[in-house]
Amino acid sequence: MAKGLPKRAENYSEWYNEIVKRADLAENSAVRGCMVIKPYGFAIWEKMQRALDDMFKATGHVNAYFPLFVPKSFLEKEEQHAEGFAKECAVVTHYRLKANPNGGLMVDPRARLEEELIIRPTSETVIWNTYKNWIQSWRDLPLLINQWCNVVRWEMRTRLFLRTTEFLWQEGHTAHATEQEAIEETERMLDVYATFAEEWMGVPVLRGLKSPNERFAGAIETYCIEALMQDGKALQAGTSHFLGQNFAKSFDVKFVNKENVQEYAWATSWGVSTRLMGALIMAHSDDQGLVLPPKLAPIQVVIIPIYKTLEELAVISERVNPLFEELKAAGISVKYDDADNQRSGWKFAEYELKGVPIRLGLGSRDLEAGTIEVARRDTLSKESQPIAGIVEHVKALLDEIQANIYQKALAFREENTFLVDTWDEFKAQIERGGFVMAHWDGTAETEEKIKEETKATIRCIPLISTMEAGKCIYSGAESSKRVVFAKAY
RNA sequence: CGGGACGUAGCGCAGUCUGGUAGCGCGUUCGCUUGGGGUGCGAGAGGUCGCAAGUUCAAAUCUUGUCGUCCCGACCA
Repeated sequence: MAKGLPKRAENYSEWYNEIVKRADLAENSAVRGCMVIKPYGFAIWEKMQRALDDMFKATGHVNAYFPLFVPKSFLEKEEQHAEGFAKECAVVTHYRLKANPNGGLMVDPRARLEEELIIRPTSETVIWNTYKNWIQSWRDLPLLINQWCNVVRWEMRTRLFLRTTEFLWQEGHTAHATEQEAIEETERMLDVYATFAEEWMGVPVLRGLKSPNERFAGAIETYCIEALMQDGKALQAGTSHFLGQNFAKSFDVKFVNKENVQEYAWATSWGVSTRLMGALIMAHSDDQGLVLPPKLAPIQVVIIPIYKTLEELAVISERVNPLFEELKAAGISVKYDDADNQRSGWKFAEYELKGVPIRLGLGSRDLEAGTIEVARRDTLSKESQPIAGIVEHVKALLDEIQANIYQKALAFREENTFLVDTWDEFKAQIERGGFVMAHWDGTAETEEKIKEETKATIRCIPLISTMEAGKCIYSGAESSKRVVFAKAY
């Protein structure tokens, strides 16, 4: 039992913060709005990175790296983009400090930059300024590049992993010869994200389009994946943008096509961030702490000896060591915690808090009986298993846990998705939480009003949905399909 | 930038209204105990009560100022 962990149902955000802290994932830094990702949390992020990166490579992308600083003049070039990001930029205005007469340091007023540098909130502008030199001919296309980096957005209110001033992410930026090809790329990468969320994180997601209001600044169309958290709020887990020729025009990126005609390149960009860590935590965890899907767990199996004396421990270790090697050889990430500084009960609670999918307990009783205790984190159940064949059992169990976590989250989402047709019902359901599928007249005004009155936003216009005539929940105007409303993080 | 709270031991807090010996829980140290779910008992260490000024015989407590932190809203992946 985790001591002193707040109950999920009682205070969701406190519960979330405590899990992040107690599972040793991250903490607030003394630096405003920034986060320190601790080694255990970072190990999870690294696993995510690796899996995503493999998926990017498999779809033909390569990695590169572009500068942290964006000259203000770059940011200005695409008007919508500039307007969207202007309010949340960190700006470098000077390049030198000097000794302050009253002690300490001060900004040297003589070292003012001629042109201010923005710390990238996203890299479309720097990258398209570079692409200008890289793209001349149709032979240079498509250009399929990704970068892993940090970005800064000066948010008013921050929350560990979900919204921090600086965050880690990947941003893919591609250039194509045709509109069709760029749209295909946008959709392909949304698919990669959805597959990753569902198959690796065990988080079911809705694939959809953003309404114009929620669109990325500078995009023609924003595709997104939306996940439902256990408190009934939605989380945007990833976005893929079709940028049309907006950036190519702003940065004058033209190529000569096969017909020997100059054309602007077509663009996409797509990204996921450390916010996925937040999604992972919120989607599965319970009152005992973090629950990790086996595919992303830094430790998949922990072995805990149960003993009285050190002599007894030595005997147990003798049995555990070959088992440990066997598990490792089977490609399982395993830890044997034989440290004598904590009691076994304490260790049980500790690894539960950290979300380790499987715990194996081995004591003298087991040695005699030839058994081992197998406890699974997702169901909190435990059973005694014959130690012979335990490696195969563990392998199968890891797969089962991975599947079960996903199924559980999927069932939760289904139970919390509602079709609603009247305004009163809508308001009441939004208050209770969940995805609310309702008709919308397609106007920004209505969307705004709904947001003002209920705090709900259109999370997405689902890609897969049946056409269905209906009346807008708010204005009563005609609508041809339902969209997904929810309160969001 | 608007609204609201809070600064007391490493951490979490009570005490403040009604001024009078500085408290509790967790952690930590030591001893014994226990060992298949954060063992139990005992003993110890640890604080100029955010800072400054004022009122008073006496201030954690009242007054004024100041610094800092957190929460709610506007902004957002």
